Amino acid sequence: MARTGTEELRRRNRAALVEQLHRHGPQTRAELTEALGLNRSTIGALAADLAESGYVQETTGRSTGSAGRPSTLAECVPKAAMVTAVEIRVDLVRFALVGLGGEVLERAETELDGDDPVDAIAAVTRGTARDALEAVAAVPGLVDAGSVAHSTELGWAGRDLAADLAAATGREWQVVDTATAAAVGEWSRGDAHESTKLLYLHGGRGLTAGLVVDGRAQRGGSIQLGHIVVQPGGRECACGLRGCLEAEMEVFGYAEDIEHATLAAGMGDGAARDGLRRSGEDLGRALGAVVTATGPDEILFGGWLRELYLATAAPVRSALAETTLPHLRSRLRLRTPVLGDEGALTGAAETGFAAVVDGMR
Amino acid sequence: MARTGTEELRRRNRAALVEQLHRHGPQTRAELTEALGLNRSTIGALAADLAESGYVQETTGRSTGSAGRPSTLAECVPKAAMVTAVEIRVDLVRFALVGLGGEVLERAETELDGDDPVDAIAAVTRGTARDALEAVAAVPGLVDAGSVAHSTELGWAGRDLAADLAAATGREWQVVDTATAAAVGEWSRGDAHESTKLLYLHGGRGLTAGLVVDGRAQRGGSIQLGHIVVQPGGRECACGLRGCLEAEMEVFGYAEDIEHATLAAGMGDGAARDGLRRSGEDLGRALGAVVTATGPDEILFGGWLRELYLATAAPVRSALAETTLPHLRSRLRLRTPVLGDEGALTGAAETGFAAVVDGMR
DNA sequence: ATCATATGTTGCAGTCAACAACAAATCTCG
DNA sequence: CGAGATTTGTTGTTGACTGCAACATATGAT
Repeated sequence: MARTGTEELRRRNRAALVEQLHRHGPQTRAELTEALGLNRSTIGALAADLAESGYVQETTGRSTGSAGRPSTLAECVPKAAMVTAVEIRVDLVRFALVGLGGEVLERAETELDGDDPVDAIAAVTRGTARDALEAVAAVPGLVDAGSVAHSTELGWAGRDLAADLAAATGREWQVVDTATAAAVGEWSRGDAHESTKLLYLHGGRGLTAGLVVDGRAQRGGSIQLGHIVVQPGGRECACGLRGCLEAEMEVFGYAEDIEHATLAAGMGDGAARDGLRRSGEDLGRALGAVVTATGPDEILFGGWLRELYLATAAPVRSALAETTLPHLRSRLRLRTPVLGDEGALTGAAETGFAAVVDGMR
Repeated sequence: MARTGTEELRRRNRAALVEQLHRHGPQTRAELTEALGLNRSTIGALAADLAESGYVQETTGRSTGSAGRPSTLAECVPKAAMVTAVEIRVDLVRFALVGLGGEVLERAETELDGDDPVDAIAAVTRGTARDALEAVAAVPGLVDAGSVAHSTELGWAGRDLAADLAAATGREWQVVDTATAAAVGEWSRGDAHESTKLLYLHGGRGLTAGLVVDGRAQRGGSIQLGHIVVQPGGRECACGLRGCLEAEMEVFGYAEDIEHATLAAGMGDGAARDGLRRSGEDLGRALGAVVTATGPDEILFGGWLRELYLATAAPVRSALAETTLPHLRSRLRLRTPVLGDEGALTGAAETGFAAVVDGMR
């Protein structure tokens, strides 16, 4: 495998074509010529090349309704490159085997009942682990170089998850944090493709955030939103600090809590209403710091933060308004994700495909 | 100019060679062969090509002391590509004309006395504006797409500085914020080259921060450190918010203030000592939020924050320890910059050269 | 049925980088 | 002091890739 020379050009173009098809679905050769800015003949050669190596399938003649010879349609062959994606939660593990182009080929979910997630993953990926080119695990917490430095939810600190998974399954794993994975998912397969700096907030047992800049996960990604200190010297947090957002909001922790509180507040329960409002304000203040520090143009409220945001949009916005400069707010959209709780799994898969495509270059 | 094809390969290699020489100084062809991973003959062709177009000068035979034919030394020709760099401060404008390779060819400084910086820049760059391939202005504040969205120091809001500079000088300008420029400078020409995520704090009339990730300025860069809210509902700030770091620390604003306070504290002035300690704690708390949100591995205290940090390292560190997770702290180095107050100007120039090299690709 | 239109296909030309053989310049060791 | 070892520049050749232009093909429009 030559690392330089004209062959590199070919590799890059091949990778670009595969990426294009993976991201934007089946396309005619004419569209590919336009999209990649290459010559017709070059696209023809590339497509033939990729068809021979099995990545791409070409189906003839699709009548467009306009004049001219119909263009041949190229599309990904899902089984040509598969990615194993896994999402670890407190009480369950979700698994998907995704094919090139994004089609989900297999899918499973395992309740943990106190088992180690690594064992559950090893069991569920047993049949497919070797077939997948990449394997990616999304885990809630602070991830650094494959290792989980800190996870409130799982009670882990400094666990080398990539190594444990490798030992249990006999293959390499990439580890990302749930929020960053979800951000990647929403950007690539969701509704946030126009965002140049996307901040995804994930509410699970803990609160984390992930940033996607120009479509790529921010290096050293995960933001421990739950451990932004909103009340200096406030309540003691499990992490050892004081006044963390997580500690101050500890009355909540699940979507159901929010729904109960919202229901109670609607029925005139003043304490519930105040609790919701205060939580919204705390969240808005923590966000203020994150927005000032990172300057996103879009924020998605995921996990149970979705419910909290929908119930408390006004206090969130006003607290945000009190803690960020007008210009940063003016270009900022606040929304909820469109992939629901599939975002992290989708994003984990897309992270894998990014590695696959990079590996072709 | 073909955008694809084999010529692109050549362009990329040419650019890589120039970048290598610009960043690491004169090198032998043998070293270039090693660094770029290309063949000897290819390097020879590239060097000849670049020598002919005037970017590179080759001087023969440098005896290394070891066996073998002495390698020819290649070095940048400064005048082959010049960059105009300008730093705007509250009361003065600094200018440098920098040649390829980093040599400063001209330099000037103009006191403003209330004049518009744009006029001063137009005057000082009159002779050289057309000769420079790129022109970059560093300005303290929140910069977005060439426009200064907010600057406490200069009292600007929404000023399209790039357009104003273009109108006054008859050429295009790139606008960056001072802190990000200084971060780029410290990374490329300073001491922080090993940092993968460098956070530079700039203390001028306002407080800003800039982030350099893997050697590249963070997109949408500047962080308004001074407007991180450290005391919700605290003192009113000029920006309209309450409890901003800048407002809470308003007793300071210049290095001399710190020196006076340090002197007074040393002579037993309890109020001065308390003020310093409180400022250090406020800074540490604001930093806690920024560190949690961005996860740097190195922080440089620039401008008068250098003096504050040197005087109050202990409270800064302890406040930081109270507001960030241990893992984020453990890999974090706190230091002061090595380029002094030259960092921003250096970084502005390097930003220009990055554009020059990108333009060659 | 014929022409216009859009697209795939084929052969050719230009360019590039790797390779290998050779030339040049220095050091080392006897 | 000289021969071999060593490192590096140079040259000619080769294989590969993309762009281009001419041609072939398949459709719609008249």
